[in-house]
Amino acid sequence: MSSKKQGIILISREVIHSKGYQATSVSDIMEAAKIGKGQFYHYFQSKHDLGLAVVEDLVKDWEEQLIIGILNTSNDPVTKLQRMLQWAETSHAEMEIKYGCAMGNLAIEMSTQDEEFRIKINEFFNHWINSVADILTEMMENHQLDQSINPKKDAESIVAMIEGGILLMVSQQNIQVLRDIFEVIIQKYHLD
Amino acid sequence: MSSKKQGIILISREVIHSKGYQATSVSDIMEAAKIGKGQFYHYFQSKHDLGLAVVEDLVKDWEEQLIIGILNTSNDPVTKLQRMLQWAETSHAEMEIKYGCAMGNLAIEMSTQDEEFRIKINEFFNHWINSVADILTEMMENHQLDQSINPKKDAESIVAMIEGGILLMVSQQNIQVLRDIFEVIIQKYHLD
DNA sequence: TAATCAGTACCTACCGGTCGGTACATTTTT
DNA sequence: AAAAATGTACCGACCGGTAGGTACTGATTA
Repeated sequence: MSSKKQGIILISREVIHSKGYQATSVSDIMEAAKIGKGQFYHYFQSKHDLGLAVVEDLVKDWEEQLIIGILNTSNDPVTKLQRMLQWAETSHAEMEIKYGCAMGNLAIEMSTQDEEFRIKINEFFNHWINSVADILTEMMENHQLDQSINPKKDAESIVAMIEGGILLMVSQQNIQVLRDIFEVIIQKYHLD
Repeated sequence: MSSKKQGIILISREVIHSKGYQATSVSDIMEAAKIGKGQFYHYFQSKHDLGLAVVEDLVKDWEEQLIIGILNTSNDPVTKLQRMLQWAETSHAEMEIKYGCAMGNLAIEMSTQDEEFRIKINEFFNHWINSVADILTEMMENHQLDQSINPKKDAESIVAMIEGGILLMVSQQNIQVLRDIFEVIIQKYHLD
C-alpha cells in the first residue's frame, strides 16, 4: 500500500473518530488530507471502501498495541492487566474524553447498519475478551483469584466496563468516572 | 401537547433508534409517520428540535420505568437490582439485540456533536447511577455487602457494565454475552 | 511511452427547510 | 343568526446547498 494511501487512512481515522462515520463527508476527508476528489477516488472505490480500510487499520493497530503488545506477552498476568487499563486510560485520553472510544463508537454506529463493519469490529472484541480470559485463567491457576471467577464471563464484564466507562466519561465530559470504574476492576481482581 | 405530535415523536424514537439520529432524514420520519412536510414543520421547528423532543421523551419514559418504577420504590434493595437487570434484558430485548441501547447510542452519537443533547442524556445517567448508589448504600447498612464496596464507584461500574454489555451484544449479535455479564453482577452483589 | 497519480468540472439524488395555498373549525362582528 | 374574520392543521412543490460518485484532463514517474 502506498504511503499516500496510508496517510489518507490515518487522517480519516481522526476525522471519523471525532465526527462519526455517517456524519463525515468525503469532502471533509479531502479537506483534512488536502487532496482532490480524483485522488480520493483513485485510492478508494467509495466512501464505504474507505470506512472499511479505516476499521481494518484501527483493528490492526489495536491488535498490535493491546493484544500482542500487552496481553499476549510473557509478563505476569497482573502486570498485563494493569498495563491494559493504563493503555485504555492514557493512550487515548486526549481524544477519548471528548470523542469516546474509536472502536466502540464504530461498533455502535456501524454494527447495525453494515454487516462487514460489524464482523471486523467484532473479531477484535472477541480477541480482546479471549486474551483477558486467558489471563484470568492463568491467575486462577496461580491461585491469585478465588474460585468464584469465571474467566470468560469476567473477561466479558471487564471489557464491558471499559467500553461502558468510556461512554459514561464522554457523557459526563469527565475522566473521573472512568478512573472510578478502573478502581473497581483493580480491587476485584487484586491488581494493586 | 397534541396526541398527533406525541405520535410523531414516538415513531421518530423508533426510526432514530434503528438508524441513528444523523442518518435519519426528515423524509424518513415523514414516511414512517405517514405525514407531509408541512405537518412535520408545523409541529417541529427543525430536525434538531425533533431530536431534542425525542431525547426528552425517551428520558421521561426511562425515568418513570426504571428510576421511579423500579429503583426508587420501597422494595428491598436486592429485589430492586434484580428488577433493574430484568428490565434491561427483557424490556428492550427485541430491538436492542439488533440496534443497541437507545440511550447509549444517542449518548455516543450526539454527546460529542451537540451540547444540548449531551446534557439531557447525562442527567439521566446521573440519576441512574445515583439511584443504584443509594441502593448499594442501603445494602451495606444491612450488612448484605462487604465493606470493600464503594457505592458510588460500584454504581458507576454497574451502569458501565450494562451499557458496555449491550455494546458487545450488538457487536456479537448474541444476547448471551449480556447474560454472562449480568451473572457477574449478580454474583458480586449477591443478587441470587 | 505506459502506467500511475492528481486536479477539476460535472452528474444526479437527496438533504433540511420555506413557501403559497387549502380546508375547516372557532370566534367576532353586525 | 348570518357574515366576516381569524386561527389551526396540513399539503406538496420548490429552494439553495451538499452528498457521493463519474469523466476527463493533465502531470509525474518508471
